[in-house]
Amino acid sequence: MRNFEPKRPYQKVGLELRRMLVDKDYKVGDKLPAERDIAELLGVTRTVVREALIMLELENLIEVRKGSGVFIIDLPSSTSGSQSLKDDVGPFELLQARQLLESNIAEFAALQATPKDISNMREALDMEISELSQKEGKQYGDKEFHLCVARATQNSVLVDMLLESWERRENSPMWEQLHSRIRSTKYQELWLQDHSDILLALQKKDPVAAKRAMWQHLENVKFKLFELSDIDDPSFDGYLFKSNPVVLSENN
Amino acid sequence: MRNFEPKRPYQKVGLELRRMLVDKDYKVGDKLPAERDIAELLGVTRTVVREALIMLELENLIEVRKGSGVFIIDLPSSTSGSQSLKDDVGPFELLQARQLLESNIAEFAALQATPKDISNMREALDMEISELSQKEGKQYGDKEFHLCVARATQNSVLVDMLLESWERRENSPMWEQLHSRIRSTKYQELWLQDHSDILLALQKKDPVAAKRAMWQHLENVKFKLFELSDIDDPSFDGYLFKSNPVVLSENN
DNA sequence: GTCGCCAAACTGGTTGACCAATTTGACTTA
DNA sequence: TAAGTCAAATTGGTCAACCAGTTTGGCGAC
Repeated sequence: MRNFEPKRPYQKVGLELRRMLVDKDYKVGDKLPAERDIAELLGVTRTVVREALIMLELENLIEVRKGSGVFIIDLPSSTSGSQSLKDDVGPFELLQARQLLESNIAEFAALQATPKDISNMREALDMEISELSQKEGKQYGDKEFHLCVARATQNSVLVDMLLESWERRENSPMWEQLHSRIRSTKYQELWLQDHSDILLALQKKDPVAAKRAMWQHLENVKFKLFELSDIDDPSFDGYLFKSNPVVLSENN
Repeated sequence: MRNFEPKRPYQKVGLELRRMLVDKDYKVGDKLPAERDIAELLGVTRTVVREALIMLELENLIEVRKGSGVFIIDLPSSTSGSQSLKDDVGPFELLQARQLLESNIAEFAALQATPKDISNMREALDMEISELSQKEGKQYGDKEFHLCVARATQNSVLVDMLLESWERRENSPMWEQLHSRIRSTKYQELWLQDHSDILLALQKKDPVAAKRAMWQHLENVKFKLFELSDIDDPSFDGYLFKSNPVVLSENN
């Protein structure tokens, strides 16, 4: 499920413990070694083990009973709830879907947005601006802005659909590889302008302009990504690029 | 999300913190108070706060940076990534989202559909027809038809989005309650006609007609469901019904 | 021999002091 | 005035000792 790089120590230990559950042939109902013993076994302190156990507990793998011990209530492989990673999909296929969904979300949002929604978007934009200067660290403003637009439809299903597409993007090695070349501030500024246009249209409650602005924004993203692509790569899916701009741009 | 009884202390604190994120009007990017301050504020020890923060971190709500502080990267209301089962949502909110998504899928599909896609749709339609006679048993034709349309876009992300919305429908008690009154053959025939119209438009590769037909189909579903609704039920979400038909029907 | 009791051992939970990374701000210097 | 420096303050991370339930096992009463 989470493909994160284990950054904090408890995450590394948690992953190791999860692996241990299957490797060591544990069964449901078995008792794990005491926290102190696990700590000694893995050569870490007990605190870290406790935190890692919380991680497993939140995945419903174990149950912790004070005074008794830690018991297994489920096994990692069988728990389908946690492991739901979709297959990787080409960046352009993903962008195509987003273009279809988000441009219409923007159109709808133009009619539904409350003043509070608008101010939320403005805050997201401000976050993007402040992120322009700090070249290091993750960028949250972009995602937040798109989410704000979706939330402005007042429809939680649409928000979830957008979230799901974003999750795919964050879990996509292909996308990461492609987007790593685009960290340049220049593009971020371009997209900031796009976002600003979208916000303006939403503010004016102009659905046609909002739809077009969102469409154009994702069109620009596609184009920049396309420019940076290695077309000779056999796994490149840019052929999808040609097929889609026609149908939805008729409101232009 | 998890409806567990908070048993261990960190779970109580975690829930309290999550509630605090929305109540105190925190925004994405904001910094939470220091662990020590939260501990004093809630009258618990710092250890418990740290464990509760791990809980929020595993929900992708916060990011913990050593030496800097704890930062919000997402808000509780929207984070649906981790838990598998979504909250129930009103039938009309769901239909609204489907209307936005599927009408545009139909439009796009009109340009992308292959002959094989068209014949798949025809088979789904045949399945619906044969299901008309057998009043018992589950109906698969309806879902299959909508899926065929989505597949005709040749975009797997769009198919997955549709699948997700369908999954919500199948897991929704509210929808089940409402739809149970509609099993009558009469409505199934009406929708069969709708589907037939959609197929015709796709066959003619007429995106505008396809979009309108799909829109109208879901409009009809909404209307029938609305007719059968108990408007006096306080949990009824039909108010959403009024707000949406305007924006996307301009292609009519 | 069986049952009941209770203390010791074992388990997770808590605490406060300390460590390490980061930020802050006053001071120096050009 | 501006930029650089560095020490102190702030923040999350670690640790070992201690607290509080639970289990275990031996001892004695019957």
